[in-house]
Amino acid sequence: MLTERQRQILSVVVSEFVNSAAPVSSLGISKIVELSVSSATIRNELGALEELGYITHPHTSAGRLPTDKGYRYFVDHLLEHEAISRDMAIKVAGMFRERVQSVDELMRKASKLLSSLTQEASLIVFPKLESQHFKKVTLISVDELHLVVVWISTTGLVWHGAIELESPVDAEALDLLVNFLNKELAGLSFHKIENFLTAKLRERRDSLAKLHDIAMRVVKESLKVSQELRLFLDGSKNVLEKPEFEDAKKSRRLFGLFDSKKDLLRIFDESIRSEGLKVSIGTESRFVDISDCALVTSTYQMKDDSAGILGVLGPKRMNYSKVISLVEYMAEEMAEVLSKNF
Amino acid sequence: MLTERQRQILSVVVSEFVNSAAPVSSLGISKIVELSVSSATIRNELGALEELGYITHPHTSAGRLPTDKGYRYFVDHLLEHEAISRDMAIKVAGMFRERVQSVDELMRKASKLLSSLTQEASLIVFPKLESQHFKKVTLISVDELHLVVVWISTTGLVWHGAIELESPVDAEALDLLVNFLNKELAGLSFHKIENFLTAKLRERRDSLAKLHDIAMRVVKESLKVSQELRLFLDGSKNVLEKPEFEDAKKSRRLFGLFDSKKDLLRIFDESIRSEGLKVSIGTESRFVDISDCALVTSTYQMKDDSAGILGVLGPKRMNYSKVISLVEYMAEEMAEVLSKNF
DNA sequence: TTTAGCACTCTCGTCAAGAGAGTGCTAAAA
DNA sequence: TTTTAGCACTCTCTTGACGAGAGTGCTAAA
Repeated sequence: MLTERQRQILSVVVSEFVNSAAPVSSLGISKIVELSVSSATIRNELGALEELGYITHPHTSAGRLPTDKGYRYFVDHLLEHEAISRDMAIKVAGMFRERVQSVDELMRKASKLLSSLTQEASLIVFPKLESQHFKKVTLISVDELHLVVVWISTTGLVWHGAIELESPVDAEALDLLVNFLNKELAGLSFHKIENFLTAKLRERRDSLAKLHDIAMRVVKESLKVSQELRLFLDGSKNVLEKPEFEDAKKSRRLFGLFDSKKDLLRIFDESIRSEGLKVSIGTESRFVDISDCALVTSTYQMKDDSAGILGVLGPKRMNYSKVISLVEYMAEEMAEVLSKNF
Repeated sequence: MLTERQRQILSVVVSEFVNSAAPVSSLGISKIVELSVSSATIRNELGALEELGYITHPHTSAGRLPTDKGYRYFVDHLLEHEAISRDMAIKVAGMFRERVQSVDELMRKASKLLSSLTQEASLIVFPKLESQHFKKVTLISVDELHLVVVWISTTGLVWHGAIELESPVDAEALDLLVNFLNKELAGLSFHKIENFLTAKLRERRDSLAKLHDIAMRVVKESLKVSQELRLFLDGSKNVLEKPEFEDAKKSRRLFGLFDSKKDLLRIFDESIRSEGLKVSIGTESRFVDISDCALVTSTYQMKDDSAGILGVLGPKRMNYSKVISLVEYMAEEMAEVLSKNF
């Protein structure tokens, strides 16, 4: 559809605007692009590109800047798919080699690095609990009436909850319960556990019966906990410092989003449907809060085929090439480290 | 020092400014205050108060607003120390009665409630690990080479870390280690554990010797984890939406603070030195980032005498009476719930 | 000691003017 | 047919001027 020259010009408009945050003029383009044509010719082409909806005008006598459609064309057709820079790759790989205490810590660090390398906001979402599989449960008796329940998934995620008992339960009975749970639940997906256990306990009429209530509470209560913790956000400051968010209204809307993990989770959850890399620009997302932003995400697969999401949120005016290569690389590394170490 | 009338006027200046965010004029004061004096008289008094440093002028022909010193006087001498409103007390008490899975969850909820009731930012800081005391440790073997370590303090805080082993260790040896740790560390303060264990292990030349390395790693590595997690922040959005932070510069400085848990922690850690309630206004704090803010904090005591901090951060223009009574009440309730349930 | 009166100061919004940037169109050149 | 030079036109941004409005500070009288 676009001529080669139009593509070149669109490319310059996008990359110049990404750098300068200011609309780019025909004269400016004619100086940069290696076409030896005058600014008047460029102006004609710009007019055509605008007609086609790829670029726009803030006002009559201003330069051009890309529309969402323009950014989309740029990302889909004009971006040379560069490999990640050597420098960034080293930093990422180095970070993943460091020893960590838990998946939580790993993700926190990864998220920090991702935002500092891109200078945008970064976000890492845990795989959903429902798609994880049971590996082991441990009951720790703290005192007569208090139990701590520790859950471990096959992918190595660990979390804990607590149960308050109505009356003391002896250690043997707890052992019995733990063994029973570990045997029966092995490999089960977490979202099936509750129903499965209800059915299983109904069958038994032996010594386990009196533990029925406790077993159910262990599952019902302590499994719910970690849902809210599923998300690490870092570098939101980076984004709010960009010139497009100098406007108080825009910055507040975005800030409200950063303040609400629930909303963030909803936005990022969209990305889990498609495997692999996804770029969402402006109003392409159905969430109005990020209509001034672009979102580059990738799923990272765990060895049990559940998947989490990691990605970058910034203004549409972002360095797509750099961000995409980094997000892709990080998702790969993350998947590898998780399947190796946990 | 101040005459009764001056105190009345200062009080009106503070409370009017808190409500309206606009400098208050002599005419306005004369309408509100029950003194039947003219605005000219008020003006004379305002002049005197300004001379004394309690209020100031944005420019010659503007109304007055309180200085830090003025707020301080207001908080120390003019505030009627009201009890918490019945409505708020019910909400707080209700929240603390709900069943929770962990101290984490409790604090997250408390923090949410605190910010929503005050419409400021709220912050809850965990008691320092160093001031907590050892209750129990559990080692969970995930697979041949991976251990999950669960720590529980006497106040019921729970956290976990993970250790990767160089070579497999049999279950009996681990049992031995766990029993040893639980016996030897009982009641010890966490910051003494590492040195204590080093000394203790040196004495022993028996079967435990070969577990020396693992024991030390358990303590050294997995104890470090939770330091970063010690803080719950909520409602930062509330503060950034106040008119004083409409200015992009100010809002960014504050936003940077909210984005950095490390800095927040440093600021709040100041408050732990003094037991009980503390109000810090503007430049009274040595942290420039909050020189436009006021901080109302209280320590909450745990049953082992360690203490955490909870508090509210907002513009100096805040409803001190309401915030103070709420923070006090919440600290009491928090201490009570923690000592009862965990 | 209080008050009325008034000059004075500062902000804020509006308006006009001029500079600057960049476009869009036209007509000529290639 | 495509490209280009030239130029009028449009819009923003800054500056300065101006008046209205708000509120003070001072003075002199009550």
